[in-house]
Amino acid sequence: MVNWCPELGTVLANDEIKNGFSERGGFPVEQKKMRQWSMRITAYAERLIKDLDKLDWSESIKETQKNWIGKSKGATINFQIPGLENKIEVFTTRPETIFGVSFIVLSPEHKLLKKVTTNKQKQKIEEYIAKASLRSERERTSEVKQVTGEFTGAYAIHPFTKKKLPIWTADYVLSSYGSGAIMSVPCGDQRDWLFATKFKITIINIFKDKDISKSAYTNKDAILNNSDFLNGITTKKAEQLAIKELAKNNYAEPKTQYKLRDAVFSRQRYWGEPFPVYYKGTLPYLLKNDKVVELPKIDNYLPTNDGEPPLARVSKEEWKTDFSGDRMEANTMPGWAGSSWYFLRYIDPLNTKEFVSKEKLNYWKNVDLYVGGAEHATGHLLYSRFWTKILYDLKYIPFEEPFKKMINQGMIQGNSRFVYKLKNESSSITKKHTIYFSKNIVEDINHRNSFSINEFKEKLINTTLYKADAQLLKKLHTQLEKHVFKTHVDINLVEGYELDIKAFKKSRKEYNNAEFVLENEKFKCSGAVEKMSKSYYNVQNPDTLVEKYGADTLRCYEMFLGPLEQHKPWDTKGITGVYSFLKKFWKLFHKEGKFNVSKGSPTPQELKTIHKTIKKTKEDIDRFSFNTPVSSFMICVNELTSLSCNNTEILSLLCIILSPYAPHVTEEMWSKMGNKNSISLAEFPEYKNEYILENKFKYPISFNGKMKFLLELPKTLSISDIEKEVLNNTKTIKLLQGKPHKKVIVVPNKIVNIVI
RNA sequence: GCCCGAGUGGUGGAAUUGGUAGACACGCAAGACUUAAAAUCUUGUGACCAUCUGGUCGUGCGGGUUCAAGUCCCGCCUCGGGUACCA
Repeated sequence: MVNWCPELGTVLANDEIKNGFSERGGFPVEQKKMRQWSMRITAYAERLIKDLDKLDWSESIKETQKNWIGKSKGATINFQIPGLENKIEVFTTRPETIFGVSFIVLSPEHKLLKKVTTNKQKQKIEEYIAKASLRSERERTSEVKQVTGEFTGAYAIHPFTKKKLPIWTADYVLSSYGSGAIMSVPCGDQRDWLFATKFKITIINIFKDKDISKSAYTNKDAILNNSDFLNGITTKKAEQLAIKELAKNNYAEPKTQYKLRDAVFSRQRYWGEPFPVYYKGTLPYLLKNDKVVELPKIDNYLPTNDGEPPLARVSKEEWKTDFSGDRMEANTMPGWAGSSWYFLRYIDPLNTKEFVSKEKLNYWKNVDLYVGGAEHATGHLLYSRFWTKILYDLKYIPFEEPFKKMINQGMIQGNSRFVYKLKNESSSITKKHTIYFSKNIVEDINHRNSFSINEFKEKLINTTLYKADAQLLKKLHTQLEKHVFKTHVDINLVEGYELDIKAFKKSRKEYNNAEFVLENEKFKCSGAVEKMSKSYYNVQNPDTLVEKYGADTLRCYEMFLGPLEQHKPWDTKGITGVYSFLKKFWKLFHKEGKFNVSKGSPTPQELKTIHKTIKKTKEDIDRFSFNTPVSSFMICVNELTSLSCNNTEILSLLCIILSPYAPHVTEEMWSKMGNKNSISLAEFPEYKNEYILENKFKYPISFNGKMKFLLELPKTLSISDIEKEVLNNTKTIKLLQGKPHKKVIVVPNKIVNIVI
């Protein structure tokens, strides 16, 4: 079974589907039987979880991967069916609840379902199977609360009590997980509880002193009851005991189960790496030579009339590859075939002998820092780890993980605008004209009902709706929200929240006859912060900003906005601040518009300013805090401006540390100061502590933890001397008002706290 | 439901190991220059009280630990993201 998307004409991997729709395009996805290549990522499930501990990645991505792999420990237990050789195998994480089992459920796709069903129940079961197969993934996930199922008429035998357990089928049991069958313990599992309650199946309470009349008791801290040899034991201890006892009679064995499925590796597309595989009859063979298989030319990039992939259009002769079979594999590989290991090839892209040379591999090794989006957590970032492990196991590479450290940059969000559009009511007026309502008109009517129908009519005076029939008007007045829908409007047509009606009408043909219900002669839109996307019409084009302020300003501003990892809406309010900072920077190099710098030795003040900034910038960049250096640059330029500094030595250092943020203007100043090489080749300067160090420190003097005043003292002073100085200070005496102090805490070069 | 992350002035944010909360900007206000505007420069700007010196409160809410809490601990609330019939 694969996820088939008819609209895209291809199979999709699990991570490419969101809520039953394709992630790209949002088309419906259905289940289909198809012969496909797939990768046995499930064989690596354990290692993929275990090795997460070695990685310096965000907890949330690690968690997402862990959940996606979905490891659970438990046991498989076999239930016998009288009169049949087959046993029903179930997987459970709670074998200790074996005495609470009151029924067995098979998934509608289970291979034994039809076999066990009695003649009497046959028709009902077949109807249920048909109904379940028609339910799309979408329906199954959106109707979680709905309990459905059917009794097969058959019974299984409880391994210990030998009691008869009715066998049911229900689609809350998934065929693709575990063995596709469960033992139902209604007292300990909420879904089983709901099912048993709905179909009036016995609920056995095996938990001592726990109430299960309203819902199942799902915590694993109870003491067992009604459980034969497990009575009086806590659930945790009982687990192993139950497995042991079951195993004695070959009824059970311990088992670890994963949610992760094998990854489908075929795509019915043209653009993708072709497989080095050909067929003789129905049997596939691997191409023996190591030659690269090239995509053949094709007349049309569409599937064949029989629904075969595009490559099936190509005849044997049209392939550049020599192969001795009947036909080449027509599927191509998915995107992650390349994205899983490209970083290895990037090390050595021109190598024609091997995919990467050993020497280069040993030098570069795996990626030190990966900056990327968290949205790839269960796709690319998992596949890439899997792929790296395969290459490691095959001894092609000396490391098991592709990316040592990862930072997830935040998304820049868009500020969307919406208009309220009247649905096509069955009225001659609304069919001819599209009518839009200003935001507060809709909200006032629906939430506050602040104006009467006559006032409402007043608001319509400039629209064709004014002449509408009384019934329609009444409908709109009482429940406007039901008759309008919110739709995105291009942010370029909106100033703040006010719609530019003229521009809006012009923007599209179908808007030409649009009419607007205004408030205070203006049309207001509503807004929301969401993902920046073309389909939301909230995309900001940086070109106009670059034109107005320059690329350096934009670059600095993007950094200045806030921490790298944080999501935030795009807002250009503060960009002028960064712009004037760069202008001030430029002014340091110029006098009355002419380039003017001085040579000679810098003053101690100037040296202190620049070395302080180098230190701060270096430390901030080292901890990936890219926003805070911009403030330091601003402080530095402000200080150098007030020092009237135009010293080449100082300004050269400033240029280098600023160049990653403002590469253009710094490169220009750098070359004007006479440097032949690009500033991008200059070495990041070392700061010198001797220029920064002070011999005095301004101590904050606090009373009971509250800062009252500052006192400058030499750094060489001992703790007891500091205490003496502080206590003898007139301000201290004044604040103490003769009261005794309990304690004085002195933290050298940090703080003094007097406890009263 | 479960898992992860975040809540600091009017706004974006800073505070790195528990040690001066609000750096640096935006915005706003006043002033200088200008016929005027833009640009630029100067000053002020967390809230409340006070004529000044100053005082009280203040990092989502309620507790706690500590000489000292935005930072640590316990319990909540709100928002954002991920995930979901996984037995």
